[in-house]
Amino acid sequence: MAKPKKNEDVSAEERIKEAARKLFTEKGFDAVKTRDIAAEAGINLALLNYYFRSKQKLFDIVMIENFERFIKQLIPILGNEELSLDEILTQVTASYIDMLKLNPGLPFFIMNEMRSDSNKLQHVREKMAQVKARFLKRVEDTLLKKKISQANMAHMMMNFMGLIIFPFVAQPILMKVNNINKKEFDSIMEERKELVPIWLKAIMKANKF
Amino acid sequence: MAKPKKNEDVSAEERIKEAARKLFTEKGFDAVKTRDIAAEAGINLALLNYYFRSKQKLFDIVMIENFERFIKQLIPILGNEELSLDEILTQVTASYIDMLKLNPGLPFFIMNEMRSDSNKLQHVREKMAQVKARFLKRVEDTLLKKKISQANMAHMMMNFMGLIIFPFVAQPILMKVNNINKKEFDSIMEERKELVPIWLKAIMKANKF
DNA sequence: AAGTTTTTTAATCAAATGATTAAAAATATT
DNA sequence: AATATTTTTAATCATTTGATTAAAAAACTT
Repeated sequence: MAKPKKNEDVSAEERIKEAARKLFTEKGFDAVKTRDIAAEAGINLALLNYYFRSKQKLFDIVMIENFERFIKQLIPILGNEELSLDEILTQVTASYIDMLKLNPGLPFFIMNEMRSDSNKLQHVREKMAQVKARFLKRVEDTLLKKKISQANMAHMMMNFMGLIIFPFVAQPILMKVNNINKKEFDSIMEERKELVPIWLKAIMKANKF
Repeated sequence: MAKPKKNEDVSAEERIKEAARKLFTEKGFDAVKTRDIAAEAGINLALLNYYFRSKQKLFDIVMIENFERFIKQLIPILGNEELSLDEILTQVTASYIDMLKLNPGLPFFIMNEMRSDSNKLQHVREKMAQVKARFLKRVEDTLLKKKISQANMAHMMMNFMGLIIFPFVAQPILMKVNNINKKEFDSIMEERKELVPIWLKAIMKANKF
């Protein structure tokens, strides 16, 4: 009965994971049905449970990978002691925007699952906490050395994320309101690679801190 | 069998709507079960369908009300021809932050439902178009006079929303990352009422447009 | 108070959904 | 080629879930 297994370019297991990543990222845990994932991956439903035991376990795996993608790339830049604040801003901004153009749904997905602080994330919490801890230490060390006070760290982080990540989170709304298509949106994001660092520096100069 | 109806301070219908608003805003359409809403409202499941016909219809009602809350307050400010750009920035920022402190889940909810591009949002689209028209007429006039091109409108809208709305969208993450509680978060948002308009002006001055 | 209408409930239905099972098909091993 | 192992499938189960129904309870009308 079974379909042939050879002459596939990607294994069934990998196809399931990618289908799950796509759908979970698009629609969130509850909105995605295991049958949707099976259909998207072009495999039988039972196969999903054969490889991953349960929907929850599959989600956990995708979630951890997504989260790692989200912050991993920042570590080498933030950890580089030799970069000036200017250079850090420029590099991190460009790197982030590049990644988000490839994974526009990622921040939303992460925030979504973070917000509904349910037990869905209980399993992945610890692993994420580890990655996060490392990440934060780097960020704070780096920025504190650059004479940005702890009290203003929160503001600067909000500004940084707001200017870079928010457009992707609100992409559907922004495209409609500004009457632009995906290509034009991406082009605007490309412009922001140069603009956001300039603006962030302007912000830092503009007020008390 | 029925429970007494009198000496309730709020009608069952209203309690259902408020329970639905709370849960939908927190968790999104698919994650919320009609039985959750019934339990939260303290009523029998059948009563939900008696009053609202279906989960979808109940959602639509809550959704429209939420969205109206989200944009309603902008109209009087944007419509006031006597305000300068500075004053508009200051007032809209303060007004928005006040509203978001009361409804921190609102922008996320709207973006979430906007993203899953279902037909749920037909009404919302129209409302959005109205605000856009008004917003553009008022702000574009002002900004065009200040030689801000149409092309840069998109950037400025992203900046404005990013600096004000994003912190609320990412609130759970930001609270964890910066190790602050709700009260401290709100206090930071209070600071931003004054800071964001300053920063937005700094941004406008900082680059080519 | 009797009768009428509105509100609320318990019980139930039908479809959707996550998961399991036993067996078929493909692949690997000898 | 015969046998064992891995991969895949169809069929099925048990819960969950949105919705309906018939009737009880409360409120209203006369």
